[in-house]
Amino acid sequence: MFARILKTSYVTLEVRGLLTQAIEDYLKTIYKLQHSDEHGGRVTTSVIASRMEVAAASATNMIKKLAEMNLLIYTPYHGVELTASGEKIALETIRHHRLIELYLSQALGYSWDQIDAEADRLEHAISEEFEDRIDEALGYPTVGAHGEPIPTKQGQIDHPKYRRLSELQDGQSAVIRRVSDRNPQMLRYMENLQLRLGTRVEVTAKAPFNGPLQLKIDASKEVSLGLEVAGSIFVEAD
Amino acid sequence: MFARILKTSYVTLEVRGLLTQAIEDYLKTIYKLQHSDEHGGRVTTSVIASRMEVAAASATNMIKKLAEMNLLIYTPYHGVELTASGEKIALETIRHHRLIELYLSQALGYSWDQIDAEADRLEHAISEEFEDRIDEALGYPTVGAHGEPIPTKQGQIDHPKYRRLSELQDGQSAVIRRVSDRNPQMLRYMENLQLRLGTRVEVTAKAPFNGPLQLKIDASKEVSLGLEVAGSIFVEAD
DNA sequence: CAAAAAATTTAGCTATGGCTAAAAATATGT
DNA sequence: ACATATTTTTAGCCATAGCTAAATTTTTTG
Repeated sequence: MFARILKTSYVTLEVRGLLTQAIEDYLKTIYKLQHSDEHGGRVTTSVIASRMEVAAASATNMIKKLAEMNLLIYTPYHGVELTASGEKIALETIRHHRLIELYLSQALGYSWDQIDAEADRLEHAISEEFEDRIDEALGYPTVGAHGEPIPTKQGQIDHPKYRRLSELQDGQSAVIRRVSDRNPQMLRYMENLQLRLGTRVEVTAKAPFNGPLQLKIDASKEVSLGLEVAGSIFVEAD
Repeated sequence: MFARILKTSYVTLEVRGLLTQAIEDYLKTIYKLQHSDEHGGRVTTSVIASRMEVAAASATNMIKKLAEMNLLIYTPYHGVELTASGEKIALETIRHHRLIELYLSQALGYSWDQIDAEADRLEHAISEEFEDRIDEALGYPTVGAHGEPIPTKQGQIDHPKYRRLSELQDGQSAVIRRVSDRNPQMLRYMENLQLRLGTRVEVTAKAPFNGPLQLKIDASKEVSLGLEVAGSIFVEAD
């Protein structure tokens, strides 16, 4: 392996072969937590630990290590924040992941529910060469298989704000732009319903008391959709 | 990861997530050493250590561990021999490696000298699903990018015996069937000379005292080839 | 065949990245 | 505000898989 040179705002930091799989996984997870609206900005040890499915003590250890490597700022008992170099590595890992996912579905015919697990392993194994070649093969995509933005090679990314399908009012129509990739079974369910990126949906009825919503898919099929699923689908309303 | 069940001649052996990358690498290396004619059948600690580029003591440790797992038979101070289960895992790893290599060169345009290093990392990261899909995409190939046989999913493989180009006599003609993948620089050299699988070559002259041989490539271009390179090219003579 | 050389193994160390249990710090409820 | 609950950290353990140095076994050679 080659040395990776990370040019950050003020320092040029060298991170050699010391970028292990575990480090990349933690940085990726922390980045995603920082940019999710669920946790009010504070990314704590327990949240990281639960997402990584490790014990809290294990997370503390790794966080301390990452802080020593200047990949994040750690305020004990309060949480972490990625530094510029930490974020850069996170975005490289996320780029790998999303390019691989898209390649698996486009070029190898994988279904929505299979790509995440495969990409989780491959993202740490591929070279820059591989990244570049699948990027080219895919036509330099900017959006991943589940609709997530793909960071550029330079680490640029934007976070378009879509609404959840569950938030739409009765009668509203919208186009699916992104789906959560957290639950493979749910992804399979969506795929079976033909709920894909670009699919037009219309809420034809909404049951009260957090009941299911009635959905017209692609102006034809009509289904009843639970709020958990509807909350995992992000749409662009007209 | 799932449990892998290995059905061997007499026992059904369970090897769960305990198949680490290191284990797969050792088994692959040992298998290749057992089937190479260079070491007179005896696969010793030092040979394994030097191929794996680790210290002899490290190899001893791993060998003991593999013996405990019944993946090989270990006679201290004398060498190792793979068991049926050890060979099965070795062949699965080799199958992964060779399918990936072929996929990289056929589908992603990699050159001969780049595929080995990339496959060395990917071979441990891919799923059965991935294996099956690239196998299908490649049309169920039986021969890898450098001409090596690809083991079947059931672990069958045959070892065709080709002659080295360096052994041919003056005037003999042959077709290239396999090249050694040990030295990327040499592979790049061969590729530049258009020495590919299927290429017809004719020895037009042989210098004495282990001197170079004169080679006519594809009945056109003529080059002088050193014995080290000629010894790394395996041919089927007419 | 004995002494030297080479190969191999053992002993003991390192780093990574998990874990549990106990201690300490922070947050919460009455 | 203070006792209790929750979160976080510390302490100490485990396995993997490398390493060097020393001891041992095997091989070679004079």
